[in-house]
Amino acid sequence: MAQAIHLHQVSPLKASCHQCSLSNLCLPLAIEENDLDRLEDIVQQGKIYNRGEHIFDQSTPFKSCFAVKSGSVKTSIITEGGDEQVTGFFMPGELVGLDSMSGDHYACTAKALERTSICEFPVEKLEELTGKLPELQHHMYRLMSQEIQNSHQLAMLLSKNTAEERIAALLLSLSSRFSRRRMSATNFSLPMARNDIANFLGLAVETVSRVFTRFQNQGIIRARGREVELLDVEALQMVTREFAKQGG
Amino acid sequence: MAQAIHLHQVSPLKASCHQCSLSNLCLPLAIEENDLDRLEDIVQQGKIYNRGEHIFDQSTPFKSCFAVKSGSVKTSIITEGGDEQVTGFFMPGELVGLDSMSGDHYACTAKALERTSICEFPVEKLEELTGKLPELQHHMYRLMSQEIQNSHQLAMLLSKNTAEERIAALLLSLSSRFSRRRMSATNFSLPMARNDIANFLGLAVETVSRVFTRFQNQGIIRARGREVELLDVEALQMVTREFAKQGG
DNA sequence: TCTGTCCATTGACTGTCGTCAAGTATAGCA
DNA sequence: TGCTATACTTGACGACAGTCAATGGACAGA
Repeated sequence: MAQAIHLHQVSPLKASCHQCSLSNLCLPLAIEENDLDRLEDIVQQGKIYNRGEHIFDQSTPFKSCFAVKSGSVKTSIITEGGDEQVTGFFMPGELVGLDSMSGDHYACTAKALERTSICEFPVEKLEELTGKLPELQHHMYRLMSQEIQNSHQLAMLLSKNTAEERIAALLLSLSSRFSRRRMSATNFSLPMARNDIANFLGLAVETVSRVFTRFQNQGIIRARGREVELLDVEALQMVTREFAKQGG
Repeated sequence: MAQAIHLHQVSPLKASCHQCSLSNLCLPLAIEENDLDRLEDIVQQGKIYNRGEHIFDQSTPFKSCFAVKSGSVKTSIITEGGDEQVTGFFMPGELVGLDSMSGDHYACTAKALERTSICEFPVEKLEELTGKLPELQHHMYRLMSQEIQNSHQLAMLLSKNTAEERIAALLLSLSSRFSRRRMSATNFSLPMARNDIANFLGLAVETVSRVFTRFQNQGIIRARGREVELLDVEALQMVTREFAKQGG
């Protein structure tokens, strides 16, 4: 479902954040026209990555943060033992790499899940700019803080919720992120494999599969491969809160 | 084990970050003498909270971030269902509230686990200051990024590791945080109850208890109540990597 | 010293989910 | 079109940790 992208050349492309349909999601939020120009000066816009290509690699020198323009990205950490832990999925309008700003090297690996267009923000210049633009600085703080919250949410999901609850929560999260982009909230195609879902949610692939079919049998969703249709969103929301209702 | 604190009055107390033994852990890191003064201007220093007192409450208006000076703090989220999810423990030199910078309200509740001294940083002033001091801004980014990484680490622990591995990891984390403050790395007293540990690690209290005694029987630790002695740090490290060794 | 409360420990049993194993779709490619 | 590799699904079984329940200690107040 990766939308075809305008150009295959990078350098002269200054398509600008002004025109970008995501400018309200991504960095530029709450920035003056003038300031937007200055942001554009430092951004490398719309580089294309094919499915499976790495945007950056864990333990390589940290240089930039990246905004997803179209397509989708998976971030993961490789442990000493060699296994992967998926730490997040990033959709258009979302910023990748904020977890790497505390060191000299990237804290994770980012990989395109499909044909993906990416804008690059060199941190050195970005920090310089946020020092001059309080609005932008504030926005950066918000984004990073949001990332912390998301991660706490995830930790909570992992520590307290059943397989069904985790998967329901992920489906709803994806749904709302699709609808923010004015795409269907009930009819979409998962950018990631079952394996990635399982890894992200701390489950075995088999469990993910089983839950999908269980949901399907209950008439809550319809899933064929990566194509998903949410038939009963309320039921899904019920699932995520099931345990809460009992406890309260 | 909260160290007794200097004064019980707050306002005229300008003991200063210069004198603070934690200045290398907390915000001031990498700041010029001059700039430190400016930071001090905005900080409310060393307010005391007793055991169980709230530093801030979830859903109340967000105003400040807080640095722990002595003692310790627990942050937690209360879900709609009414149950608690512990999101972190904060020791001296660590900054609390970074996850709340993305909204108008605190994203969690922070509670003193013992008699605790806290420095308050009003965000409005803090943001103003970081706009002027690139070093400080950079440091803020680092802290927030580190918080994201920590949270990812936690998510990983919760999703992939056994009860023993989780608890070993927590003990080692506490150990290293104690030793950073030049306290014993092998002999300390847990600031939090078993319940909090269980909640934080996504386990039942009973499981935590069982693992503690198992470790004790194996001669890895010695624990009586909250007093803990790490007898065999290497063994603990082995435990945390056990699964990695098998996988790789 | 006694009593009540809170916290920690221990035991028995159950359930969810992981593992192992096999089988079936789907995608990429010659 | 067929081939192969990868992704996904389904089933059987076992283990780890949760739940329920009871006991044991620590501490505060009378």
